[in-house]
Amino acid sequence: MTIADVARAAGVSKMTVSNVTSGRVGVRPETRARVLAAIEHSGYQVNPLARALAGGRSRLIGITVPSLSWPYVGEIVQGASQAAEAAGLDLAVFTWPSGQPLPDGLALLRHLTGGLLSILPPDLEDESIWPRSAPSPPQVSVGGPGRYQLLVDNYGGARQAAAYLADLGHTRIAHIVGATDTAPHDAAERLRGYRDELHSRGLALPDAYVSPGTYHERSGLDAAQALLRLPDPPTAIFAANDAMAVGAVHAAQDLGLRVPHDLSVVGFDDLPSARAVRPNLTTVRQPLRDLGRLGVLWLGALARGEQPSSPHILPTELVVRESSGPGPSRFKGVL
Amino acid sequence: MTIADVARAAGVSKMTVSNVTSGRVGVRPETRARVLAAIEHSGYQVNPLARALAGGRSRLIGITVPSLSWPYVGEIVQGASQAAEAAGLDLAVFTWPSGQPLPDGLALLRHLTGGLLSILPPDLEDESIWPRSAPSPPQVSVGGPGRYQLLVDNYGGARQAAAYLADLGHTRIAHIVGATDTAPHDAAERLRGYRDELHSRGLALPDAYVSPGTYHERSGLDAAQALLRLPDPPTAIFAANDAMAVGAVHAAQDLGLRVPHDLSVVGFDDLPSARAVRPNLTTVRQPLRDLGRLGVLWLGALARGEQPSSPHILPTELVVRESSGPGPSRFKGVL
DNA sequence: CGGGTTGATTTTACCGGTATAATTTAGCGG
DNA sequence: CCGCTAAATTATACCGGTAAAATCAACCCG
Repeated sequence: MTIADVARAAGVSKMTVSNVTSGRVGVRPETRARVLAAIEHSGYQVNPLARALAGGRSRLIGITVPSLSWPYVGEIVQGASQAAEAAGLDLAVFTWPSGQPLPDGLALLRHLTGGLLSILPPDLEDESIWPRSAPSPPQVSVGGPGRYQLLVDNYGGARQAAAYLADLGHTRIAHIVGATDTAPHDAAERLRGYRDELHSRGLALPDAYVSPGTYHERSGLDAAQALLRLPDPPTAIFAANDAMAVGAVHAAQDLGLRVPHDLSVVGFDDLPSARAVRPNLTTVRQPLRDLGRLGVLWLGALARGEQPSSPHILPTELVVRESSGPGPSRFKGVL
Repeated sequence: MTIADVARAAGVSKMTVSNVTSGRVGVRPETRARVLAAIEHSGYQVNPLARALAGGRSRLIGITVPSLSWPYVGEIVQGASQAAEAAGLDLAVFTWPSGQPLPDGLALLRHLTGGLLSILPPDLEDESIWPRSAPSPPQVSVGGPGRYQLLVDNYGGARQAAAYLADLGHTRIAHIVGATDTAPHDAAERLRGYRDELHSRGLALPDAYVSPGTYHERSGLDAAQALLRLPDPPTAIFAANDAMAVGAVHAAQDLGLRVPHDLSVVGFDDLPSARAVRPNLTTVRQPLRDLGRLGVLWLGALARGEQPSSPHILPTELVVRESSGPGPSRFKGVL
C-alpha cells in the first residue's frame, strides 16, 4: 500500500494524494473526497520514513535519558510527554547511559529532524561521543552541558534547605552529598549551596559533616549512620536527594531516634514518593515536569527559528512536611 | 554529507561505499581502506532513514508503555534495554496511554521494521486503535492481548501469597484489588487466585474483605483503613501491588497497630522500593526485567522466522521479608 | 473573443540509501 | 598469450514520499 496505489485508485496523481494527506490547501473538495475515500478503502497509511527523508522534517522528537528506573527521570519524561502531546509531536525515548558511546538509535534521531532533548547528557559537546559535523537537529540539554541548557537552581535550593534548618535553630547541620559521577554538576552545586549558607551564618562545618553518597537510599542510610555515631552528631541532615533522605530517616530510627524530634531530615527532588513515606519528607522541590515541558517548548521554538535565552535556570521551592522540626537549641531557649 | 560525497572522495561508486558501511564481503582490503579513510575524513554517517526505506529493515525496535512514571514499567524497560544492547539492537520507548489512540510515532515504528514490544497494550487486536492491513512488524505483547504474549503467573502468585498467609495461621485475610482499568487482566487474576486459595482451605471470605484500589499508595491506605475498622478486622492483608501494600502498612501504623505483630501485609511486584521501606515488604516477586529481556529475545526470534510458543507464562516467587508474621490464631494455639 | 490571472493538478527531479543485474578486472590453466 | 571463471566494482532502478516548476482549466475583463 503506497501513495501510488491510492493515486491510481482515486484516479489522481501521487502529488494530489500527498497534498491531501499533508493537509495542504488547494485541493478541490470533490477531489479531496475521492482521495479520502480511496485511502479509507485501501487502509493506506503514509510512511513517515519516506516523508521525513523527502521532506526534510518530522514530527518526531527524541529524548535521551541515562536510565529509566530512576524516578527522577520518569518525571521529566512525563512532563515532556504531555507537552509533546499538546504540541502534536511524537516523543521517542532513548536510554543513553552516561559515559556510554552514542547508541545507533540516536543516529536515527539525528536524521529525524524534529529535535533532541537530552536529560543529563554524558556530554553533548564531546566529539568522541557525539561525532562532529553530523547533521544537528535542534538540541536542548537538561541538567547538562550544551548550547541550550535548562537547569535547576541547585545552589539556591541547597541554600534554602540549609537556611531553613538554621532558622529552625539547628547549628549542627550535616550534608549527604550526591553521586559525583552521574550528575556531577548537581551534586557539586548542592554541596556548594549548603556550604555557603552555613558559612554566611558563621556556623561550624567540620569535615566529618559532609558525607559522600550515591543518590541511593542505602547510601543515605550508611552515611547517616556514620554521621549519627559521631561524638558530636548533627541534629539535622540535608540529603542531596529524597532517596538518601529516606535512608537517613531509617538510620535515625534504627538508632532509636525520632524524626523530626531528635533529628530533622530534609531531602531534594520532591518526587511523589516523598509524600508516600512516613514521616512525609520535607524537601526541596525541583520542577521536574516543567523541565520536560519547557524542553519540548524550546525544541518547538528552535524549529521555528527562535532562540531561547540559554541557560535558563528554574527556581526550586522548599516544601515543609513532617521530617523536620525545631533544633534543640531553640527548645532550650524556650524552656 | 551523503554517500555520494564519500564515493566521490574515495573515487569509487556509491555502491562500494554502501558495501563497506554495511559490512558486506567482497570488497578488496585496499579499496575498503580508501573508503574508510574518506568516511573518517568527511565525518560521514549513514542515514538510517534512507537505509530503512531502501533496505526494508532496521535495527531499531520499539517498545510502547502506558506511562513512564510507573516504576513497574521502568523495570521492564530496563530489562528490555539490556537485552537490546546485548543483541546490538536499538530501543526506542514510546508512551501509549491505555485507551488512547495510536500515537503517530508508532506509525514510524511500524515502518521501521525491527519489531514492536508492547507493555500492557490497550489492545493490539482492536482495529479501531491499531488500523488493520497495516504493515506489521513482529509484535510481542507483555501482560496484554496479542498474537505473541508474555505473561506473569498472576493467579499463581496470588495463591502463593494467600497460601503463605494461611499457613502462618491467619484466617481473616483481606485483599486490596488492583486497578481494573489500566491492567484489568492482572488485577482480576490476582483476585481470582486469592479467592480460590482461601476457598480451597475453607476459609471465610466476607465481601467486605475484598476492597477496591487503584494501585496507588493512597488507595491502599484508604482501603486498609476501612478494612481495619471493620467489626471483625482482618489480621492479614494481601495487596495487589507493593505501593498499596505500603499504604496498608501506613494505615495500620496510623491506627496504632504494629506490622507484622498485629497485621501482616503482603504486596505484589517486588520493586526495588519494597526493600527501601520499613518494615521491608514481604511480596510476590514478578520477574519484570526478565519480561523485558524475553520480549526482546522473542522479537529477535520472530525476525529470524522462528515462532515462540505463545502465551508464555513466567512464574512468580514469594519473597518473605519483615512485613508478615504468624497469625493470632497460631499464637493462641501455642499459648 | 483573446490575453491575463488564479486555482487545481500533474510532471519532473530528488531525498539517501540498497538490490539486482551488468560490467570490468584479476587470476589461472593450457 | 588466449579463453574462461571468479571476484570486485559499477550502472540502473527503485524504496515511498515531497518540492518546485510546469501544465491545464476556468474565469474575468477590456
